[in-house]
Amino acid sequence: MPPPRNQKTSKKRTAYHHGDLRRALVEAGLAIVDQDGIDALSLRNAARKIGVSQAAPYAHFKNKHAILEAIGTVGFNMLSDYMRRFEKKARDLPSTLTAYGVAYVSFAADHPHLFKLMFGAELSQRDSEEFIVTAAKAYEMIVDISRDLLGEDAADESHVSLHAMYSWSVVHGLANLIVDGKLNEPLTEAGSAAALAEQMLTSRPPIVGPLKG
Amino acid sequence: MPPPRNQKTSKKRTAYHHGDLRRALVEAGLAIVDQDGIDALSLRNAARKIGVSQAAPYAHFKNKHAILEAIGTVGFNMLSDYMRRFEKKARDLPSTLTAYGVAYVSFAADHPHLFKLMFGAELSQRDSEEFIVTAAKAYEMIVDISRDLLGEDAADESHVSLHAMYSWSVVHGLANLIVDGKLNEPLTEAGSAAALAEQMLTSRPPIVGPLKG
DNA sequence: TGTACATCAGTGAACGCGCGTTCACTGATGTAC
DNA sequence: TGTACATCAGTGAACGCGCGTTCACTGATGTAC
Repeated sequence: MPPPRNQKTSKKRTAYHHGDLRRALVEAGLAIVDQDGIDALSLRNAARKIGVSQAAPYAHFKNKHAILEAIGTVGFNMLSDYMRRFEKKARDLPSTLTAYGVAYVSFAADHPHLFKLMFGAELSQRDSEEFIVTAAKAYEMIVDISRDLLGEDAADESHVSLHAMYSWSVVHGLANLIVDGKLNEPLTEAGSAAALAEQMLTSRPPIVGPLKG
Repeated sequence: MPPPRNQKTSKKRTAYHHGDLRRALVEAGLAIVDQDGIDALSLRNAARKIGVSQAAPYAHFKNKHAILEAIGTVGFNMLSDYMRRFEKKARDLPSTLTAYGVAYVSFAADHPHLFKLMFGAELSQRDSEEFIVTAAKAYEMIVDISRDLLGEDAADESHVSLHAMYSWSVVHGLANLIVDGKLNEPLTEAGSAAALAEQMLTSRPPIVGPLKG
């Protein structure tokens, strides 16, 4: 991303040439999504929010999907930040995985609509490379810690994958249930999403057994 | 639900008085959601699908939200059916929990859009009692099995809740990841959502540890 | 059994809405000379 | 340093769209007598 063009000459936008319209649109769009949800976002009201004409966004985004990608990318960077921040509360490998999970759930609780955009069906593996790479980073943190945690078992890469997928599923499930308002009571009891997440993650995992046939 | 009015006299609808329009609308709506997603559903195209005027649905549904509730209720009944069906593959308590999980994930994979409607933010605890009760039934199956599984520990109800929430989170997370297309490769490798779910559920759970203060 | 009538489930037109996107345009900017 | 000019980032009007919902209406149905 090159530095904004006319920012050196003027902070305020002139009648024409905002100077950093793309970034401003992404910020406005993210704010709209964060506050009112994905459906509330239109290129028109993002433009309106900045005080620019409804057609202006098309100088920077091919279509509506393009701004969703950009917003999602910012979201994944925020998620990675959460994980790195919570990592500091950990003292060893097992608590680091817990920290990542708590971070993940906290992020979702703090930014429910953004979270849904990031993981929803609007954005996918067929999107821009920047988006895919950014999204992959957070997951790789979980994979890496899984590898370290498994010790000798990590020799079998499929063990690593399964462990990472399991870890991801737990926190992703909890995050979604919270975000969709299915756990309001437990949330109140626990006091915060972070507290509930830590409580659950460090509790006894499901007692399961293999099926027959 | 009373039996349809004129179904005894005529199977085909006459110009007026469909006879069972409410049910027909819910079926049509469910089909639209299932095939093309929630956003594809409008009262207008559900009516169109049946060959009835665009205003006709308003004789049976107060507004669009009401038909979403009705569709969601059907969805939860389908989910409970899946769980009861898969239960037959189990031989003991631990494998019953696995069976429920596999059923849950299979249902989501078979009906991704419907699944998202059921658990999305469109429907909530503030909806009709029929919806809430139906939705609760599936979750209660998980709670009950958790209670049985925990044996003596089940004396502490909070252990039961945590175990059930954990179980639900795992399968809900996996289901969402599949539904949103984030696990296409693992899915292909495993062969089916059911296989992947069983594999993951019976693998080693995340190795976590408590955080420091 | 026949009929008058209330009720109910439909019709079709209309409303206002906000959206994504395109178009011809214009004003500002930066650069080559 | 001054100027001509290409380029670029905006403008504002317009398009067509499908939607939720309301309205006055009408045709079918079931029932009281």
